[in-house]
Amino acid sequence: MRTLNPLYPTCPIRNIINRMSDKWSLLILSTLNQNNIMRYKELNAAIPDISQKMLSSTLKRLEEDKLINRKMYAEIPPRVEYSLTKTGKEFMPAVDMMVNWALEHFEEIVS
Amino acid sequence: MRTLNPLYPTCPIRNIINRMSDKWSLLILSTLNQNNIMRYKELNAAIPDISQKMLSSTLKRLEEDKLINRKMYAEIPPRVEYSLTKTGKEFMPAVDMMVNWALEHFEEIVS
DNA sequence: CGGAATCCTAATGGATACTG
DNA sequence: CAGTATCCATTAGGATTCCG
Repeated sequence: MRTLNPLYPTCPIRNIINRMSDKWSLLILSTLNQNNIMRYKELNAAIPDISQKMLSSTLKRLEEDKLINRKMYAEIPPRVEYSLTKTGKEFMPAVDMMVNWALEHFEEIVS
Repeated sequence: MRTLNPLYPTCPIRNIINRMSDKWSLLILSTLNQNNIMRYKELNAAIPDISQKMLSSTLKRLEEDKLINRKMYAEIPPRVEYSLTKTGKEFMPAVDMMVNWALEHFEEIVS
């Protein structure tokens, strides 16, 4: 069964939520949104506590999901640039809304 | 260090994102948002594939985070009603935005 | 430089049985 | 009815090493 009711496991909404519910995806998307184009190393510097493994695998998944572009230049040493796709950019207002809500209510929630 | 820069681990935004990045929180909040007040059993029926353990523990955490109210009646058999707090309700527009984006882009992403 | 491969640990979450 | 408690399997993710 495929339904639009998020209460059922096969729902697209749940599918999407599952993809975003990891430790790094939202953070990487936000970082790219602030900087437009970033190299692998710049992303790693901007998110200092992510491991290389998680940065690589999360970027790969976001690329497969068409939220980010990966552009590789045939140079030595290699250069790779990441940026948001159109779809990725369209997702950011929702992320920003979550972030703003988090800023407003943080004290209340953690206290 | 506590900063508002989400790129650092101590940031409130990351703290909040981590709390929402589990399997069931957003789904439970959405369900409560659609129904206003629900008993434990109704929630379980509405989300058929959640285990009792996860329903209980997620509800508990959401209550601790002041996103939902838990009202218990001293009856036998017991009755417990859950609903969104004011803070919880204010979070829902952001969730709805994510959901709408997911509906628009689902085919593109999973294909 | 931008990864991939491997190994390992910690955390998540499911199944089942039990309880006030 | 509304949960706990326990045990277990799976997965997420970190550290390290190596590669084109």
